[in-house]
Amino acid sequence: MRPVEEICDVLRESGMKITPQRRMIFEILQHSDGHPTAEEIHDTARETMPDMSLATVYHTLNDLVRMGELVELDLGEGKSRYDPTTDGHYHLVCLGCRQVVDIPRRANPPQILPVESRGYEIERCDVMFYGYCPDCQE
Amino acid sequence: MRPVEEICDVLRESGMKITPQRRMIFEILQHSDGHPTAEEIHDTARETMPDMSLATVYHTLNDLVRMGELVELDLGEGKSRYDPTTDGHYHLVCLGCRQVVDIPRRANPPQILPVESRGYEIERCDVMFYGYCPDCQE
DNA sequence: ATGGGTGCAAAAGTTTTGCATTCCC
DNA sequence: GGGAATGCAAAACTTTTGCACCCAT
Repeated sequence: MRPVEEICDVLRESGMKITPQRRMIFEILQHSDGHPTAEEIHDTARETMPDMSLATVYHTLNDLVRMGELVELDLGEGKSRYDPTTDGHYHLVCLGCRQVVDIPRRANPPQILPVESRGYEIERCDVMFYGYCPDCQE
Repeated sequence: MRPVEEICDVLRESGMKITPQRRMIFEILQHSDGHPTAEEIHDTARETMPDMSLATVYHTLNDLVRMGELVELDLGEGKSRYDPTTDGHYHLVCLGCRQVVDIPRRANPPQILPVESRGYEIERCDVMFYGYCPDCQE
């Protein structure tokens, strides 16, 4: 995800407006170390903006995902997580506590042969490792 | 996913019962070419078993996932898909129509270094390519 | 006969939507 | 001023759960 001001420029160019709510959500995403859910972002935002609506959070997140500035992660929890680091790194997920760890992408990321891609225009590749963290191994 | 009779043997061994509903769900999964959702499985089942409950479908799918006979796929649609082919093949998903294509796993699947795995016990690795199918490219 | 399974309906949880009001440009 | 964004509540959806009845074993 690019710096807040760059994101704002892109928004303005496409006729969208910069509101305090949006700016706050951008900041929260950029300073988050993890992979927050919409609700976590909402909770953080309400610490300084108690009236912010969860619907506003979802609207803004959906916009960022549509713009390609944010990656929506589905870890099988029944809810989405949002990852502001869009460089294609791998994810390691604990099947017990659902903690997520970032793993740098290897030099040779997976690829598919042209004959396999069936005419698809490939946009990105997600690699997820599932396992049990030290605390969740029995 | 193993043949229906093998699955039934495993169920019996662990004290679970073989019901006509379960057998039907097993058959539907094995004859499905795609990656059906719970609702699609339910619809198919009701063609011959009109009283089957959606709760029964979910119960059975959850059992199979717990047993490792079925993989639950989360493609970011807000609902799960179920994949009876558990060999670790890759998936190619259309961001437009959400069609899913299976891709054979490459000879050199992604791995992470011991130092990167933070003491996790890795169970499996999912690789997903996202893009646009020929019909959804504009 | 007994314990697990089924079906139904309600509940739980996440995400979307409709609408009146607010406010950025 | 005009159109987009917000906040609220209700709606839409998927999945889970509680419970009475049923049925494999």
